[in-house]
Amino acid sequence: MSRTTTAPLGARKRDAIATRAAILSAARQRFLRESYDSVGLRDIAGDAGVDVALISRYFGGKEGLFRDVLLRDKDEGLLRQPLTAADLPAYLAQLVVEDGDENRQHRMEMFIVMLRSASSPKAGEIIRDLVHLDVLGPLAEIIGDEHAELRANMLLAVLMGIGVLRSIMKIDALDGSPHQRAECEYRFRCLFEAALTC
Amino acid sequence: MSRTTTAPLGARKRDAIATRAAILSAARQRFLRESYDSVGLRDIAGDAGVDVALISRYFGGKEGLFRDVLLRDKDEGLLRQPLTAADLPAYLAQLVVEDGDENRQHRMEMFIVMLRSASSPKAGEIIRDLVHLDVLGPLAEIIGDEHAELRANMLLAVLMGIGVLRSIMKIDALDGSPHQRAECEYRFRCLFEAALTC
DNA sequence: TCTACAAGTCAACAGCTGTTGATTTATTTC
DNA sequence: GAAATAAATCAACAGCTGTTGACTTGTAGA
Repeated sequence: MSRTTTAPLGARKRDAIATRAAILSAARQRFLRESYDSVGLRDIAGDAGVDVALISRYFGGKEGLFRDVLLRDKDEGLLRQPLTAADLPAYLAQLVVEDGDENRQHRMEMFIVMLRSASSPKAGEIIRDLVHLDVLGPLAEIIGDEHAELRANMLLAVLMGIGVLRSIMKIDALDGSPHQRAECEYRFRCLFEAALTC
Repeated sequence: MSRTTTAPLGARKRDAIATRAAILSAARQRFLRESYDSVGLRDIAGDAGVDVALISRYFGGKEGLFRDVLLRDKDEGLLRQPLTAADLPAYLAQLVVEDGDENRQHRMEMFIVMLRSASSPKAGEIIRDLVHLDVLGPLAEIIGDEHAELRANMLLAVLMGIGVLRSIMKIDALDGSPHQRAECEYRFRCLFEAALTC
C-alpha cells in the first residue's frame, strides 16, 4: 500500500484512487499558498506528476476539485470534539498557533484555504456556504447563548483576523522563541475570551 | 470642470486627466468587490468607458494600476488625524461600521481592497509593503508602548477579521436596525480594547 | 486656416486558461 | 494467451489574459 501515498513522484501506475489522492493533495498545497484564481490546473497536475486532463476528468473541473479539497475532511470540521463554551478560547488559540496534533493543524489549514480564496467569485460561493454550515453553525451551537449567533460572528472575526495576519499578510508574530509563542497564544486566548463575553 | 468627474459615460472628450481619473475610479470599484486576479482590464475599461489599451498606456500595466489605486490617497492613510492610544478602539470601531464622513469610509474601502487581493502573488507584495508602512507603523507609533509592535499586530488582526467577516464572507451582522448597528459598534470597540490591553 | 501634437482607437500579438475527444497503454478477466 | 476494460496520454480547442505598434482623430497654437 506504499503506492497509495500522495508522493508526487515514484512509480504510481494505474491506480486511480492513488492518483486522485495525489491530485487532491497537490491541490491542497497550492490552494494553501495561493488564491483560487492564481492557481492553474497545470501547476497542480505538475506537482502531482499527472496529466492535466485527468483533473477535469476526475473532479469534473476546477470548481469541483476545489470543492473536493474542502469537503474531503469535512467530517473533521474546525470544531469536532465535544466542546463547551468555556473551552472555546483556549481551543481556538491553540488551533491558531498550530500547536497540537496533526489533525488539528490540518483543520486550521482548511480554514486558511477558505480564507485565501474567499474573494474569488467562483470559489467564494462554495466557501461562504461552508463557513455558515461548518463553522458558524457549530460555533453558535456550542455557545448556546441568547446572543449565540452574534458571538459566533465575533469569534469567527478574531479567528479570521489572526489567520489573515499570519498566513496571508505574512506578519508572523509567532516565529521566535517558544516563550514568545506561548505569550502569543496567551494573548490570542484573551482576545477570543473578549469576543465571547463582551 | 463637470467633465472631470469620474462618471463612466457622458461626453468626456480628450481630457487625459479626467480619463485617468475615470479609470482609477472604475478600478477601485472593481478591486473593492473582486480579487486582483479575477478582475480583467477589459472589465475596468468597460466601466470607465475607455479603450483597454489606455490602461496599459497610462499606468504601465495592471500592477501599476493597482498600485496607483492604493497610493492615490495614501496621504490619507487609515489613521491620519492625531490620535492617542485611548482613542483607537472607538475610532477603529467607527471606521469598521462605516459610520462617519466620506473620507473615513473611503479609508476603510482602501483597506478592503488590500484585504481582498492579499492572496494574489503579484498584488500581495504591494499590499504587504503598504500594510507595514501605512498601517502597522503608524499604529505602533500611536500605541507607543513597550509591546507596541505586538499590540499593533493584535489590533490589525481584529480589524482585518471584522473586515473579512463583513466585506468578503458577507456575514453582515450590521444590516438591521440602527440599534443593532450601535450594539455592534459597541462590541467591536470592546474587542479593539481587548486587543490593545490584553 | 494650416500645422503639430497629444488623446484615443483599432487590430493583433503571444501566452495562458480550463476542457474535451480521440488515442494509446497497462491491467484484469475469461 | 486473447479480449475487455479501466487508466493515462496526447493534441487541440475556443476563450480569455495583458500588452504593444500602427493608425486615426480631435484640439490647441501659429
